[in-house]
Amino acid sequence: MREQHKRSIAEQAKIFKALGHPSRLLMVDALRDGEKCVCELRELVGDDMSTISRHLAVLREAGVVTSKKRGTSIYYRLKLGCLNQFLQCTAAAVQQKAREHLEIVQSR
Amino acid sequence: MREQHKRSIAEQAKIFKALGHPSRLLMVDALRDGEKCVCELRELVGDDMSTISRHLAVLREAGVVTSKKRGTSIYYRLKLGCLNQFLQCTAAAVQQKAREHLEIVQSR
DNA sequence: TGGCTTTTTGGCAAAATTGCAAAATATTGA
DNA sequence: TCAATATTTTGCAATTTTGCCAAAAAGCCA
Repeated sequence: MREQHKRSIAEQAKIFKALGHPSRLLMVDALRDGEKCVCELRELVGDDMSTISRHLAVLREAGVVTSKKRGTSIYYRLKLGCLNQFLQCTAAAVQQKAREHLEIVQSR
Repeated sequence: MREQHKRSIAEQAKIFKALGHPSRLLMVDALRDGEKCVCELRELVGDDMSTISRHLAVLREAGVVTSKKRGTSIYYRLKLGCLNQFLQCTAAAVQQKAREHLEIVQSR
């Protein structure tokens, strides 16, 4: 019972882990407003194509995104819909943290 | 402009990264129903105390949890409230994935 | 004060992640 | 069929993360 739960948590951790890299989160964030081809994502991040491809594989395996070939390119889209909402929350949290940090600095 | 956004995303990635470890996510999940002392979290995870302590430091630095000393122990609680809702989503996603995988296996 | 109990740190070795470059795979058109 | 385009896979070296042990802090109280 508890073991089953631990397994589920471990699986969920993979999702978070996949999202826990700047380049990958940047791509995922970009996918919030619709699918994009690998080439667009590559341009967004700016890394080597092979690096982008690897990152996308991580996201795919974690179930965060899905891909579909259309014409000459492969298009990626967000699969984990609820992420959209949570990203608003993390963005707000980061902003809040920045504000707090600013306060500390100013109060010196 | 875009650089500012990239920085924000990188900061948010730290939150995901902190959550992207089975032991850490297990502890965070346990905190959903109220604060717990380090000793309780240690028992839950089962690792060495020093390992637990380090994991908690990661979560603290990412702003996912906060701690407060009371009596002889230190109590941790969830700081990133919206996580509660998102964890429901990831749990559902993992379940769904398991179902899909089962289907594939059965259809052979 | 001195001795507990709880938590954090330092030091390390093993394991995992990252990113680039080169090679391998499709696909598409000419 | 060949060449060109788009993407993935491999091989590797550098870096980071993990987790344990021992030792150091820190706080509490008899």
